[in-house]
Amino acid sequence: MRSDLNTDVLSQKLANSGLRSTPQREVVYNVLLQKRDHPTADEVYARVRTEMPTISLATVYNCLEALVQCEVVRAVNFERGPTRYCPNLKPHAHFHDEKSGETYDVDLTPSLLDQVRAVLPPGYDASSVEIIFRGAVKPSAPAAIPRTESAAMPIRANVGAA
Amino acid sequence: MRSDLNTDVLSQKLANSGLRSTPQREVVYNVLLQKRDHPTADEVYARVRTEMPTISLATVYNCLEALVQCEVVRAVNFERGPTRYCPNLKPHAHFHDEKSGETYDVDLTPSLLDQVRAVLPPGYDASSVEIIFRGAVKPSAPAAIPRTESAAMPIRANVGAA
DNA sequence: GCCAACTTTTAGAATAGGTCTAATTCTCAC
DNA sequence: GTGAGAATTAGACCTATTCTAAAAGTTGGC
Repeated sequence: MRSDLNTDVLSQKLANSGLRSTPQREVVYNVLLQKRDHPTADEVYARVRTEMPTISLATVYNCLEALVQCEVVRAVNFERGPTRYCPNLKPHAHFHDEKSGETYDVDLTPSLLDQVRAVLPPGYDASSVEIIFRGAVKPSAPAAIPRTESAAMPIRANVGAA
Repeated sequence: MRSDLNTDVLSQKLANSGLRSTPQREVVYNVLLQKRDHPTADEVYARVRTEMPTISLATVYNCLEALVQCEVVRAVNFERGPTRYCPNLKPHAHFHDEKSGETYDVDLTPSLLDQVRAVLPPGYDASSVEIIFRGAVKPSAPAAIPRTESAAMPIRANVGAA
């Protein structure tokens, strides 16, 4: 667990956006890194309280917004329902399993993103591309996409894409 | 205006899903066809009331759900906020202009959809692919994508994709 | 080290966008 | 025309936020 390293990178990223690093923001971020299952704000709140029982729900919303603003976390909205949060900054799509309701990340190559962007007519300039699959995962080979990574990953710079 | 033709196709589609055609459902559907700007349920409600002042908001929600269920309309959720409705059944992506807040349809070819699907690992079977662009439209050439079509279009069968 | 200005956290009230309920109305098959 | 099921309606209710105002923490200038 090198959460202090992540904490340093986090405070740097926050500072870049004119925001301060606070214990609450660090705990919220670490909770997102520890179980990368696209939790809702309520779920984050529940997990954070095991470490910091006095935090308020409003603060969890504030922290999540700060993390989105400084671009270490992405907010995702599949269908109607609560917003979900994702600390994976690599270009990736989301696969939504309609049976289990779970969501998996699917890595995307820059070349695919270029191909997708190529469908835009001239004059349309996309700063981001979001791709959502919906469907079913066959009982075989579901291990191809790990959805829980307890090891913290280095924060990457390639934020804007995907 | 050949809305009676659309009405026939609509009642057929509804029947296929075990639903009845009703005046309310027809008016809601025609409102979606008349201004294809991805309105919210509230906006649909406001438009429908000019033609049918006694309709209730709950009925508008019911009708929209029926139309989604029988696959003549798609429900779309960009970010958090109200669900928007889209009667365009051709495979298409959405381009969300971050300045104006408006959303434009972008046609997709089957081959691009195949390329996108190809990023999925074996065992992941997507029944639908949704693509959302966010960005800006340059003041030049915005006419490439019409966003309002008053002429009713024939309903197509290619529902599942995109 | 101390203070004014600013940022952040917090609890609780308020809001937006739906969803549910129960009563009425409608429609179709007989 | 009658009974069963489907659809509509008004209004209550619910969920996921967002807002508000007060308290607590942090920071640069002295």
